[in-house]
This record gives sequence, C-alpha cells and structure tokens, in this order.
Amino acid sequence: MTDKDRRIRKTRQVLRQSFASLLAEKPLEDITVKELTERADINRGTFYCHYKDIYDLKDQIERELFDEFVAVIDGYGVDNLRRELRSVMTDVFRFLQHNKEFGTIISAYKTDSLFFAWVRSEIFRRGLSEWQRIYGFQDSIQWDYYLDFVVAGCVTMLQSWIQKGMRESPEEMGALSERFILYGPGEVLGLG
Amino acid sequence: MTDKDRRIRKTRQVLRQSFASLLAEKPLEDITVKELTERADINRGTFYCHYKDIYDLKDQIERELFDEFVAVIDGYGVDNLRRELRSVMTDVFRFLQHNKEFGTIISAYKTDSLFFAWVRSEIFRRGLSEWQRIYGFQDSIQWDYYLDFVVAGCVTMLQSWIQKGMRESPEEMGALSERFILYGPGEVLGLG
DNA sequence: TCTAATATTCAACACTCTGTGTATTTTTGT
DNA sequence: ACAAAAATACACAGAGTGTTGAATATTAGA
Repeated sequence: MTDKDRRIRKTRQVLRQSFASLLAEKPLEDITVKELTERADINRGTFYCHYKDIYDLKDQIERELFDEFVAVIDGYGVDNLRRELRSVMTDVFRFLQHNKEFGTIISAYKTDSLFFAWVRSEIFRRGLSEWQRIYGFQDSIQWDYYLDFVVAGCVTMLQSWIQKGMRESPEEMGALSERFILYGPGEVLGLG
Repeated sequence: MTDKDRRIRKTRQVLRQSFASLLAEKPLEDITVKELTERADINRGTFYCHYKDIYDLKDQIERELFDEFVAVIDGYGVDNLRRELRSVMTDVFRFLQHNKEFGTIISAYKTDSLFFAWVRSEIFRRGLSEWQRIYGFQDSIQWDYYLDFVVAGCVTMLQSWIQKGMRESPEEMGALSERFILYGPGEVLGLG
C-alpha cells in the first residue's frame, strides 16, 4: 500500500477529482461512497482499501494540503515582527492562490475545515506566541479572546477572498490583514 | 398540527432534549432518526410527523432560537453609536447566558451554524450598514473584508465564551468586543 | 522477461437506516 | 361525551454500508 505503485496514485487521484466535483454540487454530508466511486469509475470495494469513509477521504486531503502549507510557511525567519506578519499573511494568500482546486474544497467546509483548524492552532498560535513573548503580555483572558478574534477574522478573510474569486492580489490582502490585526478594522476604515 | 396540543409540545420538547444530549456525545452527521427517537422514547414514525429529517430539526431549533434573539435585540434605539454597539454586544452575550442549553447546540456547529449565519447577515449587517451610512465610508472592497473580519471575530468570541463556561460577565464581554471592533485587538493589548 | 506481490475487480453477503404507508389506540380540545 | 387529531405498532421496499473471497490485472524488481 505504498504510493510508489502507479495504480494507487491513479486511484486516489481520480477519487479526489470526483470528490471535488461532487463537492461543487452538494454538501459533504450528502455525498455517498457509492456515487463517488460511480463517478470515479472505481469499484466501491476499492474505495475501502484506501479510505475508511468519506470523512476520512476529506481529512486526508486536508492533511496533505496542510503539510504543503506548512512547508511553504516554515521557511520564515524572524527579524522584524510587523514585516514578518505581513509576509506570512501574504504567503498564506499566495498559497491558496496556487491551490485553487483545493481552495474550493476548503471553503466548502467553512470554518469547520480541519485545514483551517490546523492553521489556527499551529501556524497562527506559533507566530502569536512569539508575539506574546516579545510584548510580555500577561492578561491571559484578554489574550485568549484576542487570539480567537484575530484568527477567526483572518480565516474568514481567506474564505471570503476565495469565494469572491481571488480578485485582490495576495500582497494587497496580506497588507490589509496586517492592518486589521495591528490597528484594528475601525482604524483602517477611519472609524476610530 | 398547531402547537396548542399538549402532545405536540411534549413530543417536540423531548425530541429536542434528546437531540441536545446526543449532540453532546457525537457530531451531527452521526445522529440518526432511529437512535434519536429511541432515546426520546418516541415512535420513529412520529418524528416524521414533525420534521423532515435530522437537519430539519436542527434548522427549526436554530430558527426559533434566532427569532427569540431578534426579539431581544430589536428593542434597541439608535442614539450614540458606540454606546449602542456595546449595549447590543452585551445583550448578545446576555441572551446566550439565558439560553445555555442551546448555547451548547450552537457552538457544536461552530460557525457553520444557521443561527450564526443569520446573526451575521441580519443583525450585524443591519447595525453596520447604519454605521457605514453615518461615516459615509465608500471603499466597498475594504468594507466587505471589514465586515467579514469583525463579524467572524465576534461570533468566535461568543463561541469561545460559551465553551470556556461563560466565566466573564456579559458586560465584560460586551466591552471587550466593542474595543476589539473599534480600536482593534492590537491596540487593546498595547501592541499597536 | 519472468515472477512474486499487490491493487483492483466482481459478486454476494448481512446489516442498518430511511421514508412511507396503514390500521389501531390514545389523548386532546371543545 | 364526542369528533378530531396525534401517537403508536408494524410492515415494506429501497438505498447505502462495510466486509468477504476468488478471480483478474498491473506493478516493481530481479
């Protein structure tokens, strides 16, 4: 069951393609193994050689996508905090731009996506913990809600950007999200 | 099928209770009509007299919860923008405090909840459109992302607050969310 | 090229849940 | 008390599931 075998790669690929096309038509909970394998022209029993069920397929896709994502982001060094923040955010938008086909999948799950949960807990918190250390912030209650507020806001920006067709450049979006995070939305819009 | 009949009220109530208890044990997609009616000690056929399927039950619960929510919020008049914002947010937290049993249900769906989607599109946008009118803000792109960022942040704060056991008072949370919205999280924490 | 491994196919299996229907019993509002 | 309505018990076909075992096809490596 190693992925060296061409048959395995081919089977998984066609299953993913069919899964993506089904997901464009109906919500995740309405997709059955039966119709997925029919569309993929794969024997139903074969599906169970690779995945436990539909949710397992979804999880594996998200997991691999996340690993690629981490590989992109991990190359970052820390020098200036603000510059790094904008660069990271820009790269996040860039990454999704280069993975449009999975972007559709991701945004279909909204914020219940495992992918976004991982981004939330690992990448963002990693960066923000550093941030917290530097600024020596202590009030853990406010800090918790700060994390929730900012991360949810950014994740939703990513999804909206995807759903609106990725009109703005990753640089624009990276800069905008940086300003939202640092100065707050109100300030950016001149409402403060 | 009016709700004047005591049997109807009783049946729906026990179905909702059982649904809530099942939702505490497993995700929504794993809950079947069969096990729900068994736990509720209701004939399975009876379920179909009231609801189309499990998702219909969920939607109706959220719909009714949302209607109560709107009734609470709708009493607000507009005088000072900032004061109203804090009051509204405080009342939102207060509302969830008085509906703990459904708070669990709501936060189980995360942000995919219909309830939160409605709060998002109706209540928040209503208030923020007024806000936009007053300040005469024109850049629609930034405005869109501003909406997404702030609303998602607030919704997530609500969920986190529920999941952490509603330790802080609604007044505290209302004030904190107001500051996040107006001045941005970074400013509040002294990071700006 | 040959072979051993293994991925896939195919048919079949028992099983669960669904949605619906019908006849019967119980409860309700008036 | 009576008619209407709701809940029940039961049956039914249909769909999907997860799993077998044997046959077939494809692969990697010698």
